[in-house]
Amino acid sequence: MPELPEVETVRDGLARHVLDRTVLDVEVFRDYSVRRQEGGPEALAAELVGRRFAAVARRGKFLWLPLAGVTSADSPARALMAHLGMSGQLLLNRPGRADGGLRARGPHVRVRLLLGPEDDLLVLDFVDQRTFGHLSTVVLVPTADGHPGGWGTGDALVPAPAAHIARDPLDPAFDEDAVVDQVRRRHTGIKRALLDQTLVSGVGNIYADEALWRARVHYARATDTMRPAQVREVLRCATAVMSESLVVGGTSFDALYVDVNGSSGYFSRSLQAYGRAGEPCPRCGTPIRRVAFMNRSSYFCPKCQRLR
DNA sequence: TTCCGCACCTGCCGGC
DNA sequence: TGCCGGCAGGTGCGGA
Repeated sequence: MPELPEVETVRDGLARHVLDRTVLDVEVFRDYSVRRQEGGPEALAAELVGRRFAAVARRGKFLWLPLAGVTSADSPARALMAHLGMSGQLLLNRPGRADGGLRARGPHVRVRLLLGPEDDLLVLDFVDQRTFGHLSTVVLVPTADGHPGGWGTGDALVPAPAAHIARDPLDPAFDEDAVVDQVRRRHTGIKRALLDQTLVSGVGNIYADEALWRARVHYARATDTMRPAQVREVLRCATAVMSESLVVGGTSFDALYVDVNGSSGYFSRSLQAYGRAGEPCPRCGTPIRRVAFMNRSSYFCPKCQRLR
């Protein structure tokens, strides 16, 4: 499932291949995948064709590609924004390649962009089996703190639909003290707080469980009973687990998550708790438990992560 | 204002 | 063999 390391892997891959390329054509095969596009699929194509990608940026799990061009008060900066949702992929192919060229199209390709120049064509496919992801063009607005909007951009701009998303722990402008304070002021469980993208972004179900296992904190521990040092430790464990995952290209359980070249990450081999129900805790040997939580699953060690 | 539950969506898998 | 329900889970919205 695409969480921060997976999205950053995709962002990095896109930055290597699509910068300064011009959009020659846009095909939308599934309208639902552009449901947030004002004006629908036709508006998406109309806005993108002929435009050039000036950067590839990310905040949390939101990706955006600012469109090059002169901006003004009447014509603010805009970008192509993508969210991968549960199963989204952005795959690059050369036209004519047997496994994904212009003629061959997989069953889950929802949107296809043809990128120039004419003598070096590139196909960018938005593939999304479960269709929780989406693409749309958006207006860029100034960041609240005046710092760059996210990774991959020096501009203090962020997509309007992602302006409420907090910075992630790997962001140079991430304010750990402020987040610790905000978390402790909430009256909720620590895992809910970790998954709240308006508090800290980029953390999904997998890395939340892994961070809490490392920090030896129960997923339901009340945030307003935690000491600052405990919250700080959870955040640092989240940072560490995501940093380690980023090095190996993210977590992958199956073909649902791949980078822009279609390669899977290897971090799933390093998971200590997530998806290991019944297996011995690597620390104490107690069987890992799985419980239903927030319409999903939580994995934890009942001995190392006691609810006090 | 804050918190929580649920719908959205598709494909896989196990049980019957 | 085919049908059905459960499960996977990020985000946004409505209700409490």
